[in-house]
Amino acid sequence: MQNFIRDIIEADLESGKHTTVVTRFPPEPNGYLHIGHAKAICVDFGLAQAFGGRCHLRMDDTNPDAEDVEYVEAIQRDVRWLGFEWGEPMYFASDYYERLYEHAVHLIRIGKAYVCSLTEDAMREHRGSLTEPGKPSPYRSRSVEENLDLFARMRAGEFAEGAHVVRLRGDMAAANMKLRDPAIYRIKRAPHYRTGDAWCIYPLYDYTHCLSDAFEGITHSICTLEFENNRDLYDWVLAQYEVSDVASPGTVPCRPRQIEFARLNLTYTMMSKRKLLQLVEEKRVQGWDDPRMPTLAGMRRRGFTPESIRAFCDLIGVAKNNSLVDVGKLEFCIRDDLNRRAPRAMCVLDPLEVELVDLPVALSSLAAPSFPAELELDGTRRLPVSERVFVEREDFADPPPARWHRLSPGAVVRLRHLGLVRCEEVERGADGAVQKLRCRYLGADEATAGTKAKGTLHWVSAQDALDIEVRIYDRLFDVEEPESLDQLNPRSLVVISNAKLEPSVAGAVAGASFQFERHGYFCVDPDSSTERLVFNRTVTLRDGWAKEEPRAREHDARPESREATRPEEQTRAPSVADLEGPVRARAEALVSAHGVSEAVAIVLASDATLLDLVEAAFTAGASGKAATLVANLVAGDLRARLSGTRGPLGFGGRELAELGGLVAAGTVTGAVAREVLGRLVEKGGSPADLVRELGATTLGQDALVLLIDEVLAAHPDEVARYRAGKTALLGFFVGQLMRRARGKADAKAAEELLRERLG
RNA sequence: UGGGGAAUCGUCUAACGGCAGGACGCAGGAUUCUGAUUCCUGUUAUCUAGGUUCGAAUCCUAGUUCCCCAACCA
Repeated sequence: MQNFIRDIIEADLESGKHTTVVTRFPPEPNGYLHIGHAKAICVDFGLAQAFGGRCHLRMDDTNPDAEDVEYVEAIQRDVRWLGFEWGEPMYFASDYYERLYEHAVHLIRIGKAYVCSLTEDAMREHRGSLTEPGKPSPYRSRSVEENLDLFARMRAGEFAEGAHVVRLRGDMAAANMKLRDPAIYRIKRAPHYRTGDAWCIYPLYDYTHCLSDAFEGITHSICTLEFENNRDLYDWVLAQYEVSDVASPGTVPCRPRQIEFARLNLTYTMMSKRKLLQLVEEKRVQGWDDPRMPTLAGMRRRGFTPESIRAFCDLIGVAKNNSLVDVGKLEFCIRDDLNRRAPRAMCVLDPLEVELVDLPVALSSLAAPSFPAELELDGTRRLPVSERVFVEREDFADPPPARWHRLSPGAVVRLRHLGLVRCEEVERGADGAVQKLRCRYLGADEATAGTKAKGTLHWVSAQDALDIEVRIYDRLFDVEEPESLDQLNPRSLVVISNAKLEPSVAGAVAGASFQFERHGYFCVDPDSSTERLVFNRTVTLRDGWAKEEPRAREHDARPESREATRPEEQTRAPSVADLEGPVRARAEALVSAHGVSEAVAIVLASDATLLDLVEAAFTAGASGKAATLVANLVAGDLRARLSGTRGPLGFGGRELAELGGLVAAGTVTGAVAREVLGRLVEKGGSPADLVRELGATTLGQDALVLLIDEVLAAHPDEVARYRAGKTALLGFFVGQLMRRARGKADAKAAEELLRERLG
């Protein structure tokens, strides 16, 4: 699968910037991994795999308050389960504490960090706001010696929490708030789950992460969009160190590049770690591995396979758009996977007793394939048969709605694998509720039964059925984009304690998946015991009837929809008359004297350098068509090429005028002119010489015809499609021609000829 | 009132300035002992307005909408 990160890596490999690829997946062990992390894992590990590189697993554990070994172990389990190997060793930011400390000392030594003793509130005030610059901390000017001493004493535990922090000496006026002297070390008297009481100062993310990446030789540090603002800081910190293989507090082994992509959002799913923790802590769910949780542990328990999750991650792609993925795509992936691996079984969730009359006595059991024939998978199981069976209560209706394929008085249906039956009697209780059906067995197939069945129903033999518990899970939240825990779906779990399952499934182990035919995919929950199986519903089958039912029930149409009328927002095209000051006159002259469009004139008017340049070209002789051409070229192409860095230009009005003249005279095409302009920007020179060098004068008629023949010969399929009516291909042919001609063909003439040729 | 990002079918995602493609969904149809699966067929999109160009999703200008940034979290 192609995405923009792959493009970047491919370019880096091609250019020789890198010869191998090293990525990393850096979770903080303060919670369980969820489906959003799965996307990140697939990106990080997947990219490394695709390029034959490595992907490190690193615990980003710099905050002792929230982190725990339980989470470390869960993370390892989940990454492995998803199907990725990180090899040796596993990395921990906490392993770098000493080295990070020394690297911070280096920053202090070179005057790029200082100890600040402002309170947290005071620091916030000094930081300014999004629109106002910050003020420097009064402690910013402490001497290197004092800073060194203070930092050492912070480490030694001489100060209370909050008394001091170490900050970078960034830029308090920076538009990017991250650069306004961010803190990199704080005092925290909390034991760390790995380093115990060894430290009472802990490094912060922006400082730790980039250095950890660099220590490990990470080439591409891939993270999510919300870190875009942190990238400047990431680069800033690394820039304070020499790149060298010699490990020292002033060096770093490499300069990784941070690349951001959009994190996963899923409909009906809460992805915030904080909120998930809250669900667990407030016991709104039964734990991190509750099958309703979007955690990998929960999804595993629910019956998702690692393959299905990886397929999902492939399906949704990697880009920078903030997107909200329909959870239906996930469901598609798990159905698609389980269809091929889950053996079929019959399970009645809401039993309705049926007495079968005329059942042949010899028919005490039958063999049924575990998979439908078209899957071509082996396996059979035995289905016991008896005169009392259970069918699904909702498979009987009286009266039946339109297009009903199931049981109703007098209806003939097939009992899967067993044969056809006709419903002949309905027993009702005093309240009118159906208690029992009596159906006549008609034969094993339509031929022997002498009639056709509308539908096929699942069933189980009453005396042989296993009593099981089934947990019917539905989405945890009611709304597409849940924001609060008030939006929990009260019916996210429905427990059915008296479901009837065919006996062949007895002995299934926890985690095993089955398709309960016509219901969905279910897997054995670890809560199962030898006496009683417990199943989780992973996902339903696609249900065509569920979609059709409402329509069948209500013939009364409900048409009438008024489409939304979009309020017309009309933006008026700007005019040179809106300009002010002396540029207005100059812009007006462009329009009136040189045939330049207002839009182009306005662009030029906004940039003094460009305006001067164009006017210089006029002075140098560009007039008429050439003048317009020059103005357009400068406002469009040149502006684009110059955006960002702009040094002195290696050419001026004279060259532009010359170029414009060449085009106006028909000596070169517009495409070539743009090409020449590019060269002019790069290394200057004379347009006429450049054109000569490039051999770029416009092709004559004969050459053009020759090329057209080549193009048509090279693309017979397209020619056929064009002649079949796909005239949009004309542009394609012109494009092919231009490529072959390297821009030297007169497109207008070519189009004309092409049209003739193609008839 | 700053800075950084992003806008393409209902959804997700592609397209050196040259055929707007794929997947999911949806709608029809075929096959079917799961109203499943499978297989056809169809459906629908370049945020707006200008400009440049033979040709713009792509380049330029202006605008609109959405996301992120002011933890001693990551």
